[in-house]
Amino acid sequence: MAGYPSIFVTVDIVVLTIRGERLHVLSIRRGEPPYVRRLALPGGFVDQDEDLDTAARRELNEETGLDIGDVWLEQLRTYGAPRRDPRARTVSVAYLAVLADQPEPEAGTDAAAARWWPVDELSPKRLAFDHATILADAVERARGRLEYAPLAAAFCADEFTIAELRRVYEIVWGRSLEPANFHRKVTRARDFVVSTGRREQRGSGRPARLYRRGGATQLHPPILRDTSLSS
Amino acid sequence: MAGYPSIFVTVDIVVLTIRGERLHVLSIRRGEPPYVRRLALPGGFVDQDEDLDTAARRELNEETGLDIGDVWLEQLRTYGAPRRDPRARTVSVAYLAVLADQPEPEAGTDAAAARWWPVDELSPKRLAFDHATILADAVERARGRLEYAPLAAAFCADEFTIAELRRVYEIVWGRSLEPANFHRKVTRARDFVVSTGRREQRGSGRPARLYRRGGATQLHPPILRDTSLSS
DNA sequence: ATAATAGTGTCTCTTAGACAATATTTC
DNA sequence: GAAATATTGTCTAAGAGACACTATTAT
Repeated sequence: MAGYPSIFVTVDIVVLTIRGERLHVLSIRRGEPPYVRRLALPGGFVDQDEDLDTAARRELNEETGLDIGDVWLEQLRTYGAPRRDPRARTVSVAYLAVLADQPEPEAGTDAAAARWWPVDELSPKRLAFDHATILADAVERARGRLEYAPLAAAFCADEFTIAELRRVYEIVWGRSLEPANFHRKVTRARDFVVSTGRREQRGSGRPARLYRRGGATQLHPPILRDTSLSS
Repeated sequence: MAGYPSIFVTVDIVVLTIRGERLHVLSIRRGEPPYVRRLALPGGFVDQDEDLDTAARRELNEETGLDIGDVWLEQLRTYGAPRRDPRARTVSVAYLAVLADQPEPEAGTDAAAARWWPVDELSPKRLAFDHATILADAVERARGRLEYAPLAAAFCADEFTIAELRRVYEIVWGRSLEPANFHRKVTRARDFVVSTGRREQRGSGRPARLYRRGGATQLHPPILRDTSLSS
């Protein structure tokens, strides 16, 4: 295989969460060229003896100091335009990660420059490399995954109410949903959520039942966005 | 970036077509170790100054000699387990390609060892590297894409009948479909197929209208597998 | 005429969305 | 009690599958 070009392989992770009713992404202020002071997705080089998923998990931990006990992590796609990094030829395997709301990343670590940004405040110009494209693809993927996978529960704390789950859909999709119909759909989907039997007061009004994540990996039946608008 | 590990980046392409009422995949008999005489997916190294999609297209052409004027080509996912290739650390960006039925690949080229194999005759043991996994993922992706994208038409010649399109669904999904309902769904989906106005006799019976691919990139509404079996 | 396939009509059942109605809290 | 939110009930319309029916060809 001597003579063949070898290339730097990185992972970049789009970490999404919801804070204060808005979708946020974790980004890092770059301290060095290229793209000094621009924002970048957390990521880094894949080690020589490391699986891609493992690399993503490691970088997420190193660069953010987040507790990533159960994080939703899935491969998004791979970006390899020849000049996407002006320093050298790199190919980046991008990941989508979803977390429940977290405290601000800890200072004093690699994560010092890490910050949560509302996705809709990040104009493409502010992001380094091709990270604006990666972010856009990730958000689109997340929107789609909500229909067929129990991704929404990953945005929630360990125990949550149906209304909180609905807020996830509403925020990520950017549209409001009928509480009554949503409730029925979620509880009908097999193993999406499991009732804890307990209730809890969140705000005013009747207290809601608490649920936790069920074992499903797919939603049956799916919870679809209304696509009839485009017909 | 000196000091960081550099890695070989390859593309591997799962080329699917339908021949004689069965789903086939293009594979290449390996002539050298590792995995001598085992079957492998067409693919190769990404050049230093080449986009990933371009590399996939180039390899497809070089290794198969196929006319790839309009081929369906989409990135599948990236495989990077540390020891997936015993010679060196490689990361492979896998692609799914779909073609209309083609003549047997030409001899005398790189494609000499290329052959179409029925997918269901390829036991995982016969495939080199992690290509059995890649193939399985690709077939699963294709099955899913049929629901939401006009992928089925890529399996057909330039002009085709609704019945031919239905056979694609039936073969890839492995289940039979109601001709009447299928006809309605396909013609209702916007810009999936466009009538040529002409008709053609294919076999006995009333001649069928000929269609060609429409401009849609998504199917509205989708053509769903009946998922009620799993409810 | 009979067989075969293309394409349309129609019936029934399920599901989605709209929204009324009830339940259980806080103020 | 009034307001707020949770949860259930019900109505209606659209879509899916089943299948009867018509259309157009070969034999």
